[in-house]
Amino acid sequence: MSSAPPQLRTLDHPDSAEIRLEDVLHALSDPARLHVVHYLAGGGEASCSEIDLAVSKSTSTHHFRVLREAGVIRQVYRGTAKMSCLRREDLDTLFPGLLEAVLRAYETRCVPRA
Amino acid sequence: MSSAPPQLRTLDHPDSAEIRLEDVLHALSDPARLHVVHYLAGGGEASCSEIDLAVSKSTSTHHFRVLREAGVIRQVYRGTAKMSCLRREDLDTLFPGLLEAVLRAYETRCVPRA
DNA sequence: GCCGTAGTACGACGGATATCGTACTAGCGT
DNA sequence: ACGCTAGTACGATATCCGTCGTACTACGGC
Repeated sequence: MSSAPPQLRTLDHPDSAEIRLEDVLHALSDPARLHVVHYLAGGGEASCSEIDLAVSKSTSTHHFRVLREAGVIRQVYRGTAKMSCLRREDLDTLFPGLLEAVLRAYETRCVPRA
Repeated sequence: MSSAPPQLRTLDHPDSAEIRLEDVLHALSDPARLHVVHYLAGGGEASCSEIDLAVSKSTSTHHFRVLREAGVIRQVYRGTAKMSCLRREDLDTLFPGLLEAVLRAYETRCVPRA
């Protein structure tokens, strides 16, 4: 039997009003995390393992947590996977143009022409 | 006597092409440095001591160096003072809209209504 | 020449960060 | 029930970062 709990494993997300500019900038100041954000900007949602970071699983978990705790991404469990997506609306409301500028800069200067 | 050297004390600035997005984002991810950048965005030029960071002189020097080495500001010696200014054109060329978005976000959310 | 002011250099120190490996838990499929 | 896959937790470690104080250098004025 089971009481069908809707959210077994819950994840801490900062409220929109708690998101701080410095934290977001810090979260974005790492190549691996920029890569994740850029990836998520393309599709809507992705599992952690689908994004290749060339680091160990624990390190990957760490980077996703930094992004989540800074308020950059939102994560939910779906089956055995943990899906991540950008908090685009929240970020655009709080810091208009910031995400777009970072993404554009990243594409222009960090992706060496695919 | 003196051979009148044009630049006694020289300061290392990254070339425009060497400025990296991660470094800029990291440089901007500290409240004290954001404060400096915001201050410099107002006037054109300022000496280090004119911007009150509420930290010791050495710490202040450190923050200015981080900003300079990331390519965010340019510094020159003028007499006993060291003047700093934003590398606005370089940044706008490399990362269009980024500085503006950060400054706007800072004013909106980090300056508690002066 | 001497002093004051502006900033640097250096070393220390505590706290955060990036990284890893290993051992663990949660769901899914068979 | 069993095992596979996805991700977590935890501890270790090395490095970086923000901060400070003290001792130093550079320039300008008296």
